This record gives sequence, structure tokens and C-alpha cells, in this order.
Amino acid sequence: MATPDKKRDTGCPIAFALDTFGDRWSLMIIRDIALRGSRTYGEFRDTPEKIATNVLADRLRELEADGIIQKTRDPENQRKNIYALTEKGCDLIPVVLEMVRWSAKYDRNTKVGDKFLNKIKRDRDGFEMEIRSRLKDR
Amino acid sequence: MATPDKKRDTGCPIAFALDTFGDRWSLMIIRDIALRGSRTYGEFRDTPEKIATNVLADRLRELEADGIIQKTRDPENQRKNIYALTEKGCDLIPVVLEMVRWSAKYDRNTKVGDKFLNKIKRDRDGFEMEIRSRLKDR
DNA sequence: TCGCAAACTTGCTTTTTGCAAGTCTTCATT
DNA sequence: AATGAAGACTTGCAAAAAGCAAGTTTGCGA
Repeated sequence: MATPDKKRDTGCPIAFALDTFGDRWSLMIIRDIALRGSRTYGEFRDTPEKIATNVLADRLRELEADGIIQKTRDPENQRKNIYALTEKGCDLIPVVLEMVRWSAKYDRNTKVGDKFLNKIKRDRDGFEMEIRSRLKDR
Repeated sequence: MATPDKKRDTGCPIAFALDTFGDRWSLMIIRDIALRGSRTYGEFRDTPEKIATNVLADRLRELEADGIIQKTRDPENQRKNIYALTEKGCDLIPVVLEMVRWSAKYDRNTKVGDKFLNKIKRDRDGFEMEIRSRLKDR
């Protein structure tokens, strides 16, 4: 076998999900793309959470290898790489939104706009579609 | 301040969620309670994923400190401790269910019953309630 | 062609995980 | 009352991952 990796592979969907993005940083990158419109290495690096550059490089590699994001050169500026969510990555939006909902309920310090929160509560699927199409129009 | 911990605390709900349960094992324990009916240390330890006992002890401590699970002595057997989800913990069920849905779609090896999966797809909130009441009846 | 932007690498220290073995308390049996 | 074993953890150490600071590479723009 070519991949002797440390994935649990027990048939459990939660184990699979955690093996794919269950760490301190992967979902943060997905958040940046899905909710903040980030697309470049520098944008991922310069967030308030301060990911280390080597870890960022590693996670981008992993997420791309797992088919969650896709990397392309920016035609306008060949120095830049543009990272985007694949379909598989977009399908994580519901997970992200449920996490937002939970944190908004339990973290006094969390800053989420009421408008944003109400959209999640009222019509999750509709809001998901809204985010998806926003991502396509770039 | 009493807690000089390493939480990011940037106001971002995703960062908050990941700081609380964004590691390789926390959600696994929540899965065990919510979906598998586990309630004791031994049950959490003896899953196919093989969590190390020291890490298990540590995660149970953290999850309790964060108010996600609650520990009580088993009145029938004073040797046993019974762990249960708090309200805050039950509110993570939607996150877990979305992860199941995602993995079922993308992991060929994931084993999730069709009945289970259809319930998630058809009526997420109803299914959440079903799980909640099942947890109460114990 | 010079300087600078953007995307990484490299080397090293610190923290977390994983593993194997041991401890402590309570129950059940003799 | 003594013995053994179940259940819930601790402890000590090695391996892996994360974090930090500095360096490298390639392309753009003047």
C-alpha cells in the first residue's frame, strides 16, 4: 500500500471526519474561504489567530490532497496562488454553520452579527446556498 | 485572571468551537455518548479507535471543565462513574450529525445505516430531538 | 537590474500524543 | 476478614506535532 498513514479508518464517520479536518487549523482555513472571502496564503496567514507559516503550508497541502481545496495560479499575478473550496469542501459549510450557531449560544465573547445568526436559524439550507453562490461569483 | 490558558479568544465562533472540542478525541467521546450509548470510562476506552488512557482522562476532565459533560457516581456500583452530556453538550448533536452526513457522502468505507442517514436528511431537528430524549430516558 | 511582494522551507524548541506499566478504591467471593 | 478482580485513573518515557524565527525562491514593477 502506498499510504501507511495514521488514519483510523474504523468505518466510523466521525473518526473519518476528524482524521480529515479535526485539528486546530483545518476548519479555520475553510472558515476563511467560506465566510471571509480569503483566497491566498497571505490572507490565511494574517488572521488574528496567528497560524504558524509551516503549519499553514502543511494544512494547505493536506486539504488539497484530500480534495477539499484546490490551488490555482492567479492569472493576474503569477506570484499569487488562489485557493478555493471544491464541492467536497463546500459540503462542509453546514458543519461550519452549526459550529457558529453553537458558539454564538455559549461564548459570550463571540462576535456574530444578528443578521447572520438569524439566517442560520431560519433557513440553514438557503443560507448555505447563498454562501455557495457567493463563492462561485469570484 | 485564574485561567492563563492557550485559548485563542479572538471573538471568532469557529476558533472558540475548535478551542473547545477541535482535537482528535473530544468529539469522539461526544459521539460515544450521543450515538452509542456509552457512559463509562471503560466504554470510552474500548472503542476501535483506541484512545490512550491518559489522553482519555485528560479529555474527560476538559470536557467536564467546559460544561459539556457531567460526571456522577453510579449509585448501583460505586466503582463506576457515569458521564452524561449536559444541555451544552447535547447542543453539539447537530454538529455531529452534519459531520456524519458529510463523511457518509465522501468516505466509501464509512458504515452508516440508510435508515439513520435518511433521518438526518429528512428531518434533522426531529432526529436531534429523538436522540436527546433517548439520552434522557436512561 | 534592483527592490520588494508572495509563498513557502529550514532548523530548532516546546507541547502534545501515544504507549506500557503501575496505583487506588470498591465490590464480590470465600 | 482476606483475596481477587473490576473500574478509573496516574506516571514515566519516547515519538510526533506545533510553534517560532529566520532564510530561500520566483515573479513583478520601476
